[in-house]
Order: sequence, then C-alpha cells, then structure tokens
Amino acid sequence: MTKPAIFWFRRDLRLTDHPALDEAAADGRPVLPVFISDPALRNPSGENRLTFLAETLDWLRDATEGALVHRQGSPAVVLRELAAEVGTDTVYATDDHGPYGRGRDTAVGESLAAAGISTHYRDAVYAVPPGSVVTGGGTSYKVFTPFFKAWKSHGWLDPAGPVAADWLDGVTSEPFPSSAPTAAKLPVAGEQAAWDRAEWFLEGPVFDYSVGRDRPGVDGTSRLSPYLKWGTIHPRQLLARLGPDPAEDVFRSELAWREFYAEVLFQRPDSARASFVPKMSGIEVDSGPNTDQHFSAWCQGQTGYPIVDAGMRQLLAEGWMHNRVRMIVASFLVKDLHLDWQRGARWFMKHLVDGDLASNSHGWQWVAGTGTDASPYFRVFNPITQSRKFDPEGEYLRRWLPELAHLSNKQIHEPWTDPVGAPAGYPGPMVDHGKERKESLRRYDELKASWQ
DNA sequence: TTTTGAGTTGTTCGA
DNA sequence: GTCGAACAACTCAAA
Repeated sequence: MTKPAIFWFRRDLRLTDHPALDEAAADGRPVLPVFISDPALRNPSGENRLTFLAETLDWLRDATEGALVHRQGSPAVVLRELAAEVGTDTVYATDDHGPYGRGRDTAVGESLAAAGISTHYRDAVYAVPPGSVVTGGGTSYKVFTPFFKAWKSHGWLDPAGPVAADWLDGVTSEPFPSSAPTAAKLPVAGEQAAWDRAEWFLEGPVFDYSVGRDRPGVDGTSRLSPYLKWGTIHPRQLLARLGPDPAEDVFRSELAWREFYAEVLFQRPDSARASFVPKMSGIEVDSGPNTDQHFSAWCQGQTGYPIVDAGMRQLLAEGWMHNRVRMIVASFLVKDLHLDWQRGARWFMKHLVDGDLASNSHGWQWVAGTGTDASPYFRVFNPITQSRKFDPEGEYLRRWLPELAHLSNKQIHEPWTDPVGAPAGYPGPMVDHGKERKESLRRYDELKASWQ
C-alpha cells in the first residue's frame, strides 16, 4: 500500500498547472490536502483579505471533494500530527520566497526532518523564482527595465493542465475560517471565477491596456490581483496567453513589476518596512496634533480633492483601488500631507483584498522616492491635472462622489471653483496643493543639503 | 577598469 | 493651445 503524501497549500490555491501538487500526487499516491492558519503570521491580516481567503478555501474544499483539511497552529506541530495520523513521511509544498515564509519553511523542514519526515518545496508562486535573474556581474537588479529584459529571456515553464489527484479524505478538520460579510464588495473566489475574469480580459481589454489601464472610470485593468495573491491563477498561465501586441507587452510588464518587487524584497527583506535607500529615510515628516486629523481625512476620503477622495472611498467600498489612483492618493499623502509612506502602506494593507507586501511596500516607496528606481523627488502628482487627464468625463468621480455628480466636466475636478459655491456635504480642499508641492521640494533640498 | 547611456506612470514655465 | 526644456545629480548595468 502506497503511503500518502501531505500537500500543504499556502499561496497556491488552485488545481491546474500545479507542479508541486503534481509531484505530491505522482504514481497514484493518495494526497492529503491541508491549509494551516498560522497564528504567528500577521499577514494575511485585514478583513477583506481574510474573507476572500476564506471564500477561496471554501472553493478549494469543494474542488477537492471535501478532502481539504484546515488546522490552526504552528505548521511544524500541525504537520507532524497529521503525518502521524495518516502514516506518512513526506510533505510537499510550493516554495515561498517571502520574508516570513523563508524562515518558516526552513524551520519547518528542520523540525520535520528530526521526526523523520521529508519536506519538498517545489516551484514558486512567481513565473521566475526570486534569486534566479541576475545581472552580468552576478548581482540582483535594482532597475526595472534591464530586469524586465533579463526576466523575459530567462523564461518560465509552460503551464500544465489540471492535476489528477487521489484525495485522501476522512481526516478530521477544524472548522474553516468563516467568510463573514465585509463592508466591502469583494470579487467571487475560486479558480472558475478567476478564469472567467482572465478570459474576459485577455480576449478584449488587454489590447487597449496601454491606454485603458490608466482610466479609472473604465473597466480596463485585469483585476486579477486578488487571484494572483493566493495563487488561484499562476502568472505563467497568463504569460502563456500573451502575444506580441505592444499593449500585451505592457500587461506583461505589469506582471514583471510584481516579480521585480518580489525579487527586491527577497534580496532586502527589511525594505518591506524601511526605506530601500537608507539615506532617504531622513526626509522630514509632519508630526504633532494635526497629523492624525490629516491622516484620518485621507483615510476617509475627505481631503476635498475629488480624485483622492474617490480613490479612498473605492478602497473602503471594494477593498481595491485602480492603480493610477493608488499613485495619486499615495503622492497626496506623502507630498501634500508630508506623512510617512509607511502609514499609508499600512492603511492599504489593512483594506486591500489584493494586498501584497512586496508590491505594496515598493509601490509606496516608488512614490515616496525612497525605493529602487524610484520616482525622482521633483515628480509630484498634481491631483487636479491627473484627474482631468485620466478621468476627463468625471465618470470615476461621479461614481464614488455622488454629491459632486451634478457638476460639469470642467468643474468636477476642482469643485471649489463652482460659481454656485462649494457643494453641500463636500469639504473644501484641506491643503493648497501648490504650496505643499513647494514645501515637499524644500524638504528634499534640505535632506540633500544634510548629506554634504 | 572605465566609460557610456539610460532610468514606469510628472509638472511647470516660458516661448 | 502646444511644445520643449528644466527640474538634479546619481546610480545602475552593460559594453
């Protein structure tokens, strides 16, 4: 009788194109699928992400014909118990290159080895595993464009088909995490829903992506990030579907950005929370009684700048924000309100259904000018110019700010200019952008002077 | 080793 | 209104 194998699901919650699961299921060996809620893992935190995870696990349990087991506790302890219960000495999992996952997996591997159980970490949650794309000099890339070129020429596996597994059922499970209704309206979980969206995107919007991705009023982005987060879709499955069209290459580059930032975090785990460029951390940030009030106005979408408020309200309503608007609201927090990028990054992680540590931290650092290949410090987004340029008809603004819906396309981007007076129930601009832009530039000058 | 070209997403100002 | 220059060095990656 073949001994079963345990398959430990983490950020690979799918049943097609799954090399690690394939290996666990090889030779007709029965597979016990398990998901472990690890109390030491603060991430995933955030109600929206936890709910989406819970729904994804519901889908996975059905898809494994009820065999999926959920346990809470330290993975090393849980896996030893399960191995003893089902009489096996092998555990398979997809490799995790995140700052927490690496340490955890090494410790779990050692702990299980001491109990005579072997662990097999295979594949990666990225098309190209972090650590495998290096410069001619053998160092890791810090600039995106050469990384993108090298990443493409490195290449990735062709996606494989559905996994045929003989699930080992009847093993006791603890109750699954409950998917309590959230304030935010979240996407439908599971592999079918993910592919419904992917097919829709790949058959149409991807060909307009170079323009459509910048239009928050238009459904022109893939919105696949929550599925990529949990591995419900693997990036190589999307990459395999992309052709040579320039707009497709722009989408390919977005997938590469995700991998670039995973690589950067792999090389520099500290950069999740601290400046990638240490000397940039000396920038003057505001402190004092007004900062909490400012931060709160930003969080709640009450800054008086419509494009900023629309974005922040979309975040609360959907647990998601259009990428163009993420940049605008981030720039506003850092360069108009002069607050720490970390504070904004934490708020994003609290609410984003797709919150990914690497992309989030480094996206914020790009805006703040503290990261790899960061935006030059003098690049300060003007919330009015951006709004006019990317939401010219005010579609996005009207969707999220119904109190401004009656304003003309010209006035809606800066409602305080309405001759009738500011609309009732909508705040005036909390700061003067022109003034704060200059203040931001002054602080960077001061920082540079301090390096002399 | 040295040199060279380049670097996601912008804004403002003045001609 | 449109266009190009300036913003400012600095670091990276490859030749």
